[in-house]
Amino acid sequence: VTRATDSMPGAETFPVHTSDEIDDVVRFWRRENPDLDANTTALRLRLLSAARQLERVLRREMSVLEMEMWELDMLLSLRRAPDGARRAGELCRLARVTSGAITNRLVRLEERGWIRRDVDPADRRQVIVTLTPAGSQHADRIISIKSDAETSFFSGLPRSTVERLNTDLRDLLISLEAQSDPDQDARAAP
Amino acid sequence: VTRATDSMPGAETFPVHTSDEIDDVVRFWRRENPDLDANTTALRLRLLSAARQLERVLRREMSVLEMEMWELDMLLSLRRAPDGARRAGELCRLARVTSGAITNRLVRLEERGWIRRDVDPADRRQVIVTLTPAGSQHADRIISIKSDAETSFFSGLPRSTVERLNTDLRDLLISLEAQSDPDQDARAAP
DNA sequence: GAAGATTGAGTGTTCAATCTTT
DNA sequence: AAAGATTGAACACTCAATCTTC
Repeated sequence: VTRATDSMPGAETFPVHTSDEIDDVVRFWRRENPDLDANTTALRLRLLSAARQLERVLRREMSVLEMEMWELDMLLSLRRAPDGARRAGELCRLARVTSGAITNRLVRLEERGWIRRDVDPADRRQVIVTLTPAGSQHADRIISIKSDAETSFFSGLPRSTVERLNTDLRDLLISLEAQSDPDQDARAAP
Repeated sequence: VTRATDSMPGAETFPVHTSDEIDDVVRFWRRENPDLDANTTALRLRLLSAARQLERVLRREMSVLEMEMWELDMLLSLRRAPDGARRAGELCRLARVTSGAITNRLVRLEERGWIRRDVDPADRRQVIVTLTPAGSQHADRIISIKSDAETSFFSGLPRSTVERLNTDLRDLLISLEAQSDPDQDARAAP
């Protein structure tokens, strides 16, 4: 088997893994610890594996375009905002990273001159992030670059599968929001 | 509510994000740059968001059990092997990380006394990783711990969705294997 | 020269502690 | 006391270079 769809150079009939290694894991777990829901273990492994590989591929392809993925996402988040401004906390939730990560990103974007940080006069604990004119231009430039990176990553999948994955993962993310509403960061024991 | 199994209408009412923020991103992209396949952009965002959150939740829950996820996965990979041994390269492909990451993990596991690294006498470039008796015990102990972490992460999803995600992601991983066969690491220009 | 593993530098995240404002 | 943002340390990964072996 081994999906010999196209002519691969190293056509040495790969003896190992074929990703259904993970199915083996499931079978093993199910035998050793029947209490456990092995399906969710498999899903964890697949989700993390796919994400790691995606991140690696993306980083490679973006680096030749002289941009980084997080930068693209941040600028676009701001560019999409009605008035080109968002609060820092919003950006945390959007990108699903901790506030520390966002601060880090904001520092770098500010150094590059693409955003400005101002204290919210209404609630001085919050920070309002605004796209500078230069940042706005840069965002537009970035948008116009057609990066095939992610498209080619998923190109092995039929369109219907891509759509189904989208729907299912959206459901997952929505369900997570309901679950882990309370925290996100900050967990101090006084 | 929100159960938008299909097309997802404008259904405002949600004050913030609700993860269908990502659908907004799609609409925005599609308007700004129609050349781009916005569906794959959405899928990238969702895949990475879900993975990041999963990783964070898992780390938290595992830390109270005094173990790390990568450790569990590595020990189980070895435990599952017919003779309790695997080559380092195999472990790279299994975990979908670069060889540098595997070396790093192996160093730490060796320090803890749970594995041994030996040169393969048949091909002295390769390293054979073996579970020590202590490591084997530790793996068994770990297996017996019932960690609900991942199960609860996906608990908001109906069983059928979990299964569908599993098959779709498996297809993705298989397709990726076919694609990126040549490299994985090592990319030198002489 | 190519393949497998290792090293060290660089990157980007989480986490816990801290500061300010409410 | 709680919420939002920042800081710095710890962590774990990728990447490019290197070494050894084939």
